[in-house]
Amino acid sequence: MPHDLPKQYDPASIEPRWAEYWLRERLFECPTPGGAPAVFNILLPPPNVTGRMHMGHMLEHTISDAYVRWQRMRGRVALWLPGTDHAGIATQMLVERQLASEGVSRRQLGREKFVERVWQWKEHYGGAIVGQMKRLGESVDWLREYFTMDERLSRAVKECFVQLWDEGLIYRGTYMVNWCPRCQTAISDLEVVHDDAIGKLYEIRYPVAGRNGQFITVATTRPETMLGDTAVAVNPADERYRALHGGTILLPLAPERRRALNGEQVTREIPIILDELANPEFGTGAVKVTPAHDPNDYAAGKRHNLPQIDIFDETARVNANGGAYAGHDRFEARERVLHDLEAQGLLAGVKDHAYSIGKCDRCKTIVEPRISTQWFVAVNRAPKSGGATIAERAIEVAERGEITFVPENYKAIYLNWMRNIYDWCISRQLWWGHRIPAWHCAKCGEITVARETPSRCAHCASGEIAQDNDVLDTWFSSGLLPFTTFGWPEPTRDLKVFYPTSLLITGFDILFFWVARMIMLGCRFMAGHQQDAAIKAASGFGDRRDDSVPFRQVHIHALVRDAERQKMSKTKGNVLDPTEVTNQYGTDAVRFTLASMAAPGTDIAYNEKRTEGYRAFANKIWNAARFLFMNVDRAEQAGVFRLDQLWLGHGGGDGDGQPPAPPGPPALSHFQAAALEDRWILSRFSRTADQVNSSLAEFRFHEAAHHIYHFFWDDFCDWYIELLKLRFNFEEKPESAGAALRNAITIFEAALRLLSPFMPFLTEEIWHAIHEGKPPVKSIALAGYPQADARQVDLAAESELAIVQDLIVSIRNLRAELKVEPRERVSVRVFAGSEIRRLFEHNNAAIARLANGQVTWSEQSLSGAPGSRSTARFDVQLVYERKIDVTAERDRLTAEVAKYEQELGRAQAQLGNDKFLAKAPEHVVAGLRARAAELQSLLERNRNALEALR
RNA sequence: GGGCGGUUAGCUCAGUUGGUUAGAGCGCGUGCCUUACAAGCACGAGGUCGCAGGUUCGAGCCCUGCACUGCCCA
Repeated sequence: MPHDLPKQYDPASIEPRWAEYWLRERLFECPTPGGAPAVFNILLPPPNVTGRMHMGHMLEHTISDAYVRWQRMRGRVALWLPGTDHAGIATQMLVERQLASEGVSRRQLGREKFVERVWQWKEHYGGAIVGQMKRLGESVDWLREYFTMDERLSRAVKECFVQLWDEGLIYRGTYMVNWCPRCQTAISDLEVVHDDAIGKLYEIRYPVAGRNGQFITVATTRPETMLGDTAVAVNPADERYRALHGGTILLPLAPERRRALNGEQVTREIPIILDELANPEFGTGAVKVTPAHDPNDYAAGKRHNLPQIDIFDETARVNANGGAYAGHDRFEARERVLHDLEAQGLLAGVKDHAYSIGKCDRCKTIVEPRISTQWFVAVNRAPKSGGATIAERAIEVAERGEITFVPENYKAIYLNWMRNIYDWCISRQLWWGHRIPAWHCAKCGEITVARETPSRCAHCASGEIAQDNDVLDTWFSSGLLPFTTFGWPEPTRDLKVFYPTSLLITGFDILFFWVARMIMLGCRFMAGHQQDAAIKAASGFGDRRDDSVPFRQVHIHALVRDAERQKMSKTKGNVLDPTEVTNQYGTDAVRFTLASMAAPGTDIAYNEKRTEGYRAFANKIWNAARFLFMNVDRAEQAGVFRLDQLWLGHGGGDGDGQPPAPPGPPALSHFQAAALEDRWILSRFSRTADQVNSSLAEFRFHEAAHHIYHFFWDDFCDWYIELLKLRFNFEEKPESAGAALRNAITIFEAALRLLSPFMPFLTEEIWHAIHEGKPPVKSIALAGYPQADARQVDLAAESELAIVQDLIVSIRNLRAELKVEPRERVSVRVFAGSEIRRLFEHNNAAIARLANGQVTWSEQSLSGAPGSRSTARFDVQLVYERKIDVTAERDRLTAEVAKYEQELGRAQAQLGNDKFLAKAPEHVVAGLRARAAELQSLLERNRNALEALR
């Protein structure tokens, strides 16, 4: 990189270059390590193969990448494992749509051809997000990239299914499930989303049998389902209906399938049952019971042994059981039923009714509760070989802290869900996915579950067997990934090293879908597994006892909303495309925005203004580099400095040239703390490194980002560089100027490493330039991460410089108030104690330059003098003929005095309180005393000043 | 109905076991093209921490109630 950089940072011109470089050099591949290194590994929540990156991914990937890069730089063997998910329904829908445009249906094509077609689609268009990740420079191990339908992973899925079946933890049965008539498949409870809706509550009069003219009025939101009614329920305690107990009603509209002997249609006669299902408070207190189309009615039907009449086909059109209504869609059927009821005078009333309606998560079609035969995981049943249930284990590991949650409250949410969990419907009536490894025998009707395609029924040895048509829920296979990606069921070295994974970073929207399922399945299949003990200890998990868990920690990140806190959605049109934002502001700026807003537990209201601000931050660093290079050129011309020499002959220390980082404290060995500002910046840097490391350890990304931002901009640029400008005098003071430049570059280089996990592109570019294209390692991402060093902390330097800053700011402040032209050098009188005076004398040049003032000394207090300011440690007066604005100054001083009086009053009250003195810790009391003295002095001086204005 | 949260500056948000003066970014006002950066520099204004009680020497933080509000689940 040449030293004459463009004035503005242009991310577009450098980012693709480094993204390609990282890939080409295969920097982030992580072969299975030997020995017993400290390991950090994390599984990328696999994006759908159909998906493109959205802001949620961007956040997830940003904090994951920052975290992994941090771990890598601090010396961990770091593995971030990527892959994509076959996404059963989503992918099948997409290819079906494609086929539809060609006028072909999936069924016309046939299963085999269709699946082939999906594979073709996947090869051509699938995984766009992978390309996006590569462009964004995410530090994943691409060599280990997987797809959930890969042969190896599919074998493992079969293995898991067989094992669960053998343990009696998978069963097949006929139950009421959530059915999507559009997708024509069962879906799990979790895939149903509930929307609030305003519907109608219809009151229908059912004639009571044998009592001419008497009716019982039922209330329902779904009148069309009356075609499948097999009872009417009233509450046993409801006195209004006591007379009807034991009676029956004649169901209107619904034809009985049998006919009377004379050929006339017979109306179905159904019982009035007594059941808690009927709530006397709701509607009319009487409800129709449709066991085949409502979960509550289904349960009531079981209790009363009612027949189940399924009136819909798989597309939710009325079937032959619906008599005259057959062939109509459920909503058409509703209209017709209502029309006919009305015509017969049976519609007693219609009321508005607010209720919650279940829709398919995928296609938003209203779900139809439907009785069908499905496969389930028995989460609350003990395995045949004994031991805890799947749910019990999943509860236990969270309760005992074998898995920890960040933020912690997700533990309660997780446990609450897991304690109320029902069996998990895992079969889907799809063609794209892992086909269930079960075969049905035509002869004996038994099921054969097997790893390899069997040729005969395991029960009767018949050859007439056919594989089950269903595929597994996508979440079933993704729930296995933490171990199947490492080679399970083979006893691999990868499993010993990398299982359990160190961390999972994901969104709360898949806490139950995926996180909970991984825990259930991981604890089941990896029971008894033991991670390599030395690696476990080295990695910081020596205190954990259970190695069957899929991850040691879960970090749940926030949701990214738009600037108005609205959820981003296509229908609202407020979706931000990360590609566009990164093109506009640079990947680093977007990353930094997300990281700096990623406070645990709070949703992110993404505001492009922030990104604009962090692009400015990137530009600031760019220009700091530009400035340093300018001075390197000057120094090299003056023959006092050689950048390429700077990095030679300094082995060890702070990761210079030695990846991975040594565990001990860094030395910053090129740094020579000559002046106050040197000691100060070194101390600030060390404390910043400390804060950043501990913030990251606790997933407080926003805090880490803030510390780095503050250090770079405020400490390094605004103060340190400005102070060094005085010393960059390469012609006249070559030696000290060279030392100053060396310090600046040394600190800058270390700070770049501190920033690198957040802004990998910018830091990589500048870092290579600093090393004259001959860096000690191939990438800043492989250099050591700065660690705090107590020896570098210099609190005296920090407080001394703070006083100098205070003087400079006071002078600037007075200049602004007196409206002194910025160029005009002013004379400044200062009164201070001898120690402070010595400090100012030593830093006279800095004060002169940064405040543009010439300091002279006063032997007496200046408080009350015109154009003066007082602090606890000094008075300063600007000698300037212009009059101050007396009214404004009086207002200011009055406010100051009032503020100090109030605070001092509070402090004195506390200090006069014996209980406070007795109970408060010593440092608090001492601190308050010091503050009170300071306030006393401030108050006096400001009162003097105010007095002088009268 | 069950569970989990939130209410702090104009806006979006930090504020880690209670402890001295509640912070940031953006926005706002004033003045500056000061030889790294106008994507910049300097200075400044702006908050009775939702309301009412309580615990405590001390509460933005803990407890109780209320108001408003968000999410998840049924």
